[in-house]
Amino acid sequence: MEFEFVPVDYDYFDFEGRNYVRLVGRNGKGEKVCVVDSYEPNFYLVLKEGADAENIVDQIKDVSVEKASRITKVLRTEILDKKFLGKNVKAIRVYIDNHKDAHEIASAIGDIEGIDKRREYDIPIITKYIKEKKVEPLRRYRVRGRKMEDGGQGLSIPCFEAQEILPSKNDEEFTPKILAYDIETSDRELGKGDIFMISLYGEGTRSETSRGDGQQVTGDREDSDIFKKVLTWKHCEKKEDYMEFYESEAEMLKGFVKHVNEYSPDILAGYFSDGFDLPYLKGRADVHKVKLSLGIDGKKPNFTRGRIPSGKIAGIVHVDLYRFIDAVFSQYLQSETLSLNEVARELVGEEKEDFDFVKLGNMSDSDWYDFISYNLQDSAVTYKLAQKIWPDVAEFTKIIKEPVFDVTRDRMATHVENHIIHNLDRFNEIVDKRPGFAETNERKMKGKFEGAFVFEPKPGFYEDLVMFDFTSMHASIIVSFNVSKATLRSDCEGNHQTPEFVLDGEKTRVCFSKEAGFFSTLLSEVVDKRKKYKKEYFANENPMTKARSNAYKLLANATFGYQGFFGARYYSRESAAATLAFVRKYTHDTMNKIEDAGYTIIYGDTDSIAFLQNSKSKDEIMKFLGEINDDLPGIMELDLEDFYSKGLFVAKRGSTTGAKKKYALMDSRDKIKIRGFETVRRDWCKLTRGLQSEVLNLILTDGNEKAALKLTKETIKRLKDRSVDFEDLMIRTQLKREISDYTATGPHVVAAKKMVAAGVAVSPGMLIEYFVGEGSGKRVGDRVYLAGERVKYDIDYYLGNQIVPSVEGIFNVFDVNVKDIVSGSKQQKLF
DNA sequence: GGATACCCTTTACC
DNA sequence: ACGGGTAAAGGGTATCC
Repeated sequence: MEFEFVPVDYDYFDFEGRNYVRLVGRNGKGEKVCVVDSYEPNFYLVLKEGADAENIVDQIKDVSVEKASRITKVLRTEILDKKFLGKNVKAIRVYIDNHKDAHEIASAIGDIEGIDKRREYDIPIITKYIKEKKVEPLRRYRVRGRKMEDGGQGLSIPCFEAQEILPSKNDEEFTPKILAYDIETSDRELGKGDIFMISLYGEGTRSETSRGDGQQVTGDREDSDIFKKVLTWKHCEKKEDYMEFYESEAEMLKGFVKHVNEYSPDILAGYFSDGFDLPYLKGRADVHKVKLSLGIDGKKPNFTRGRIPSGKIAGIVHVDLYRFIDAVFSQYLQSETLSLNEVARELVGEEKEDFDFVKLGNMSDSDWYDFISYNLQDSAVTYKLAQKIWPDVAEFTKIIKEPVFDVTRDRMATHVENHIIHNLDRFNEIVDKRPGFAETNERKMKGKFEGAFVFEPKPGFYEDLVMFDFTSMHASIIVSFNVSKATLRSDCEGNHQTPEFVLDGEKTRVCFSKEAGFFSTLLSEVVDKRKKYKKEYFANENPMTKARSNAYKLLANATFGYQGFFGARYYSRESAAATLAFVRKYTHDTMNKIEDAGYTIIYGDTDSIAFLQNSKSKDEIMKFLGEINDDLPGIMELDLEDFYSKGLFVAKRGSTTGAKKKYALMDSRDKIKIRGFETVRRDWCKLTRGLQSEVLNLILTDGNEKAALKLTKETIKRLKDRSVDFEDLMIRTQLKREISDYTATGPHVVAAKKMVAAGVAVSPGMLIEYFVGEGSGKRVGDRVYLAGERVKYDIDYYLGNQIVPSVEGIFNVFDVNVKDIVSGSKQQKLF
């Protein structure tokens, strides 16, 4: 039979020693089905020039490897004309029984005369399958297949053995069925507590979940269309329809499995769920000997090992939204932490009600009611967050062409690499290998190379500034000069030459071929698509167009870093260093042009230049920009960032030299942009940040320091009067490693130790909160106190180490000495 | 014994 | 293991005179 099919999840299994790929997705009717496809495992032997391919084939045709209960042999070979790192090569494609043994077969073949390299045995089987058979996630296909007995392998959904899978003409956007979940426990630490309750939240229990126009279905739903549950073995008097009460934790776990199975989502979404919810559920199920059979194969979740374990469920994509936000999204968020509450507030504008966990020790009946509704809210917010970022996940999945499960967990370097791998067939290019342990270490040992240039500003208060910046500067350089491992040339004749730069203490220049390689071609496509979709987004603003534009931007911006990343297949230290040499050259050249035209440069960082408008009109500035652009090579482009009516630049503390990466600007719409100041640093207390932010606002708005000075005096008075709230004095610093791993014990480490002593679970990644109180200790660390400790706050500390330093530099620009004001002496009037 | 140079650490900028 | 380099700054301690 033939049917429409959208692959969502990928898995593989062995049958009679051969590999099969199992795709789980939705058919045209919106039913969850499984498609089993065959796969022929293979890898390449790249031959040396002039090697006798036939002879090598003869030598390897009988190679086999025996493992456990399996024998893998060389089944057949193909002699092909391929490319490797851009060079034409003869290659032998070796087909074998089982991909798991590809590495060993490659090793068994060994260094036969004429073989230069062995490649592609180290690519995961699902990646190889998608790359070779072009059955890509979230795209629509027509599948011709035979229904398998018993769902193939005892699966709970219909299964089809694929005879043919072809792209469908239908390009309708796929809308997944999402179920969000969240648990509440008696102890954060796994193995210490039990699970009080499990909440579930989803929308659209209808079987057909996609709408013809490809838009998200949100809002105006009937409440009956919302699926919401809290399963618990605790009790409360007041009951709601969504509450389900169980006799025991074990029964509740069974209920959870039943609901998930019945709902049959494409995506099970949680927040921190790889590290908390799912392992906790599995742990408690093991204790109670309840089978957590969430998978379509009736099996319990499986945890893939890695830096962070990833919870995998057969046939359901378990998505930990935190992982995706952390890896891909966070750099564009304002949130200071990635807590569900804060991220949800920023992305979906939803504030969830807080529950006071201190109560847990002594819960009243109505407390339990509150706790249960709190738990439901967490799932509801998680669901809304999942809906919000689904367009981004989907776009990334379609661009990178890896399964949703991986796309939501991989970091940017892996995305860049997978994007390359899935597009190399177009260049007839064999994929290079991942560096081994020794090579990775060697790369890590190498020192840094010179980076970008930052202009030292002269402290002052300026009016009418212009800022130019290069659009995707690093990417545009890589594209314009073909900067990559495969296009690096020792001979500079007829090739692009870099400016001179220092690498490992030696002055050098490197060159890149003028003929574009796959790396720069792919990146130029990414940059082009970024431009195209950015336009499309501005013309038609919706989550899809925004996600598409954003995904290409992220990919373009991460590509430079990829070339300098030690784990990259296409690592090239020379390329990364050369890109930066070009960055410095074009920034300097452009600065010179701006100065030569009579302008005064105020500041610049990496790819931006700010200068005084000099009473020139905006039109004249734009014409000047056009002239600069006429001279820029390749796809390099200088853009107008904005015009600013005012700008404040300060000196470094205790110095008169201008501070880099610290400034405040006000644009033509009176919108203020603050960079680097304590205002935007989360490790300064609220009182300081609030005051400094107000001071900057008043100065930029009023054009003088008078009102700001008044506010500062008032704040100092409040502090001295002890009328400042402790909450405004809390200092928050992230604990980045285990307490025992610190060589220097700063205040936040002292605070973390205090927390441990008080029985609070402390782990790397946590934000440690403390305030500085009175005491005899000389070190700040001796006067660190946790919230709630009955100690007076240290006025001198907050004055001398927080308030004064944060505004001192700002007032210095106006020749006002804040220290004199604090000590009570008369303000020096220098004018 | 006080100033300060230096290292460790966190966070921000691009 | 899962882009890069540049920079400000505080706190703690070793070191200098």
